[in-house]
Amino acid sequence: MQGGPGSFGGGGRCRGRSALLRFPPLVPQRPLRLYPVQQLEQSLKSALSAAIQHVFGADVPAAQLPLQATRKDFAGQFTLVTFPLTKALGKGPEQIGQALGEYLLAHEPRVSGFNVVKGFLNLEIADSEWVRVFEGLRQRPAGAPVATGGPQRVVVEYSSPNTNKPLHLGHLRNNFLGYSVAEILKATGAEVTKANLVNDRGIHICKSMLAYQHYGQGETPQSAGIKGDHLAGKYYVLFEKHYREQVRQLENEGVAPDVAKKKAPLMLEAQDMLRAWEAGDEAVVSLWKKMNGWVYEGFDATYQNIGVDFDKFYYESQTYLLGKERVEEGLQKGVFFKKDDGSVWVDLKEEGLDEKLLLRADGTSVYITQDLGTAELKFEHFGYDLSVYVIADEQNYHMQVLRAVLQKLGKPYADAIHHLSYGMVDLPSGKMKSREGTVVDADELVREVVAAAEAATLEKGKTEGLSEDELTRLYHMLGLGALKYYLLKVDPKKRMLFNPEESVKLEGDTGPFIQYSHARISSILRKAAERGVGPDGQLTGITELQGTERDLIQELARYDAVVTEAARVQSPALVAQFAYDVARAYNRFFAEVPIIAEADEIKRAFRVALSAQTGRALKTSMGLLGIEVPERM
RNA sequence: GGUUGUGUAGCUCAACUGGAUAGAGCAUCUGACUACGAAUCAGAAGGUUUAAGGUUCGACUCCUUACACGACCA
Repeated sequence: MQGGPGSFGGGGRCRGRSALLRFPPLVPQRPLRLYPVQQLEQSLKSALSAAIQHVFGADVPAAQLPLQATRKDFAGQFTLVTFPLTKALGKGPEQIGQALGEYLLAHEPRVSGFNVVKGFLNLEIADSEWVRVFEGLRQRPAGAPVATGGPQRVVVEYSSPNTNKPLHLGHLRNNFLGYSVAEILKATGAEVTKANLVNDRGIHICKSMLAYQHYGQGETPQSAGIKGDHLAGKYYVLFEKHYREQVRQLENEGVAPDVAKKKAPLMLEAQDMLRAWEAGDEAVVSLWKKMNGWVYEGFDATYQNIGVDFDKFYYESQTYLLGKERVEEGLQKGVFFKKDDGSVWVDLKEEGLDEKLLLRADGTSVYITQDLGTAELKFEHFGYDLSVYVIADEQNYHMQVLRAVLQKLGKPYADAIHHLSYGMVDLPSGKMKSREGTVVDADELVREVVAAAEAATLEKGKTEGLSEDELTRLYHMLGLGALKYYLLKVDPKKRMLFNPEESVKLEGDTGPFIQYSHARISSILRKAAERGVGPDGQLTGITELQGTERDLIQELARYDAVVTEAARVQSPALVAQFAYDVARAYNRFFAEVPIIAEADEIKRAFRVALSAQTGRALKTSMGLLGIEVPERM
């Protein structure tokens, strides 16, 4: 059973393996623009390479030098690990570090000091260099893409709900991930299409329809005062309830359990209905349209409320026929085969997989059938060089099969397919199970986090002067900020625990902490502006930095590397970590040095500029997560 | 049974892909609001990285084997 009531991956299309499905290689098509820190790093490597040449007469290319960020407990900002050089240079690690450090200090003006600890050469970079890095950062136009040489045309498919029940917590992880990954890829300059493949056909929706026919009495979302997706869900639950009663009754009459499940009248009726639907039965199709229409209205409201969007909708009902054509094509090409009962299979044993059913004996399609059609349509429409599928890890196997099947068919877009496989969301009480009523409804959860944000904000009492509308917007921003950050800060591939109490926390490693930092910066900037200090002052007089200023600049400078890596591995968690690190570095800076209270005008202007740049960085990086940041809170 | 993922502080998560004394947050304890927002900051305590082997200058990371939990395939 796929996509049954017990699975909560989120992608309601509920489907599966991804170690083999890799991001296309990052081959720069054109020379990449280097950003200030990268320039600094490169020139340091070159200088080190030259130093090795001069001091030891050995040739070690700059690219091979393992230069890394210095750990916080040591002086310096860049560290060369000298262990790997000992063989080539015939000296001990400390000796090498000492000699190279001395040479650089004498010949490389950017290096202002060094220290050697065992096999580590820590280089201290002149403050003027960091000021230059900062200047480079603030000169960047807002929204300028990070050039990575990665994919140019991308489709990100996410959400992909079943139309028989409303969205739940698992879908939220899916939706936030999909939206965020799409935004991150956009930030690398890719043209990204957000796609939603709606699973609008199949036995699941027939169950809702059937229950509605039996028990609905003409109810509508308007008459019942229930959101359309919840109404469909209500009838799905009713179906399950009555169906189980029938099964139990049959079992009591002595029918074997597995037979009872298949022979229960409601199940037979649902299957009849599915066949009628495929045959185009007018009454069935009309009911189907009506109920799906209700569901879409409900989904739209939820999507809007949680701030995700789509550029393109696909409907399984419109792609499965094309999929069937591809199955036929495979048969003709001889890469698929037909069993005696008429069912169509593909043999993937050579690929390390198994035999896989592509079309049932009665000619009806299975999940993978329509996937073949959808992949082709997406390629026709958008010519992608990367096609991301945000689907829970329970579908790993299916996604591997999909790719392998497309490869068998010789489709040029097969290799561009990438499964962004994410782990399930568990509750403190264990797995979400519909039968036990432990499923966390998305709409209700959002209401709760917003209410929690409101309560917390009222308690702090810092929002006087804001209008009702502004307050409503703020609570929503904060509640969703907490929820999104909570779900996105964890590595997607890991199964995660959702603790409702922690998800609305606003201290520590949380969305509101970062939003607060932004609000605080905004406050500083407002006050600075009142005193005539803008964010764009000249930095020429700055020659020395405070430790917290240097640390902050270093954090800010990581942006390009973070976005590049986050796009490569498709992990918003890296961006979340970045935003948190920046906020923390700023708060430390804020606590230790005066900004507008600084007497020295040059320093004051610099610190205001630093604050402004930090605010921008927070806003952009949180934006990549789909989280807004307030001016006040 | 086969394939596969995960296992790190009491709890939730990191660790730049093989580098230094494994880092954050929560919870616990201590300190800081008459300088700009305390939803903050500073500090303390908390670890045999599931276990045992192996590879090497160096292992949370790579390779065996075992254990635990999850997912998928029959």
